[in-house]
Amino acid sequence: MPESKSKLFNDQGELVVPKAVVGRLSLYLREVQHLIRDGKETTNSTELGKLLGVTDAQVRKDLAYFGQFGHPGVGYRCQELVAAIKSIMGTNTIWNVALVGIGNLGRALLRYKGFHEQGFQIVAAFDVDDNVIGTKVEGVDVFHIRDLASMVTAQSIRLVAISVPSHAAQAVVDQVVEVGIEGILNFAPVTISVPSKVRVIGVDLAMELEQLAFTVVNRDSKS
Amino acid sequence: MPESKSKLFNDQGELVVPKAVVGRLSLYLREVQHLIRDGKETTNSTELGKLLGVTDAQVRKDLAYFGQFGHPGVGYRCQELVAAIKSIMGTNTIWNVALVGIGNLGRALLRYKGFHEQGFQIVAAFDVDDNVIGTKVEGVDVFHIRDLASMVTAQSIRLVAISVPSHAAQAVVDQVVEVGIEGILNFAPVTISVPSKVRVIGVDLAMELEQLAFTVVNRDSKS
DNA sequence: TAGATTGTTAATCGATTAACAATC
DNA sequence: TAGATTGTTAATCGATTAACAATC
Repeated sequence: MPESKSKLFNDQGELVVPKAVVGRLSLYLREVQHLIRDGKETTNSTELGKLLGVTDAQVRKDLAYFGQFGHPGVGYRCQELVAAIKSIMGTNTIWNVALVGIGNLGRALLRYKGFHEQGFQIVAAFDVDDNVIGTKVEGVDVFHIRDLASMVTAQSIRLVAISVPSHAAQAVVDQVVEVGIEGILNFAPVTISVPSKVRVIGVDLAMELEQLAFTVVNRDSKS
Repeated sequence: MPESKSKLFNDQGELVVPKAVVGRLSLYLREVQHLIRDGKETTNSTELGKLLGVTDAQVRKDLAYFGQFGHPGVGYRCQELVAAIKSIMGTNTIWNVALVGIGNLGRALLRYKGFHEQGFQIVAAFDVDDNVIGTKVEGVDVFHIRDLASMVTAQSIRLVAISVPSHAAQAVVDQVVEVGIEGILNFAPVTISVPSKVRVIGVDLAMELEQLAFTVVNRDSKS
């Protein structure tokens, strides 16, 4: 867990980490994991900055938000840094995740190996289609969504990925919120409403292509 | 196309649009399209701001970067606004897209309806596996990647989505760059290198879950 | 030690917000 | 007209960078 560095907290005792820093933290983690795979023992802010396309100062500042795990004159020890970032992000332990919506995308997510490598395990899948309920997809049982509550409790599920059609998204969201889910990864291309205690990250694939089209059309705009 | 508003260009004649604005532009587009579906004729900065969770001032400022398409006392006419944003983003015409990598995710992308709705058409798919080459997936022909160049030319393909295994990503990227592709949507969880003229957007699904885990663990941090 | 590199401060830069005259 | 809402300016806020003393 993040150490109690005084600078991390504001007057109300709330953790204050700029959103942009959190985004880069995942990128640092990914790069350092690759460096380890390539046999590197240590790295430094200059190297990481080059890999990510940010300044060395920014790398140091970002990491220093969470404590001091660099070594002056040496840099950052890769294993140490990975452990520190995972601990900060909460991925030093495994998260059980539920998936709602066994369509094209849902199946692809069930088969996707990348989640497990980063500490996420899809342990139950839900749908409303009788043709898939009761089957297993990639070793994961598919339940009727009415069984959500019991599975969430039984498996200590805190996160849900939602890959249902847009028109069904809000209703599903309401149900997962009802059973106490804390975070939602929403693949439906709609804005969803949740109580403020619940966290949402939206991934809209068409929107990503749109962003790409914009940067291509306006070639010279700031990346 | 964006009008030649003087404020959009810097001393070197380059378009200057803050990255954050571009991201919100897609969100505005999505919301206004939903408002139209709900039968609304006009909207305004306050309404859009509430839908997106930003201030009304920000909505007006963002849109004003690209010209004046609001109507004082009235707001924004939905149809007009959609047309304007599409024109700015370059999605007022259809983009032909190629897909490389027909695995789990690749197949899901081929079947995904959301792309077409926003003006993107996957017109050719590529792989190196003889078992899929020559077949059709969701009506799209699968070719050997060696046929990339000819298809790109024949179909005027400017964008590519890459859903190959991480270890193959950079080699594929080099090939698509070689044939003149202008933008890459990279689903492989690795940083790729491209010449500066080529645009890249990376989508790392595990990283999205990681971000979600962080916000759940650090509940009180700035959203 | 000399060289390398961190963590942190102060200066810079950029993005957001508040306020309001202009407009319909 | 009166009321509503824009586009834009100036003020505020936050994030990035440069520089450097502290450290190994």
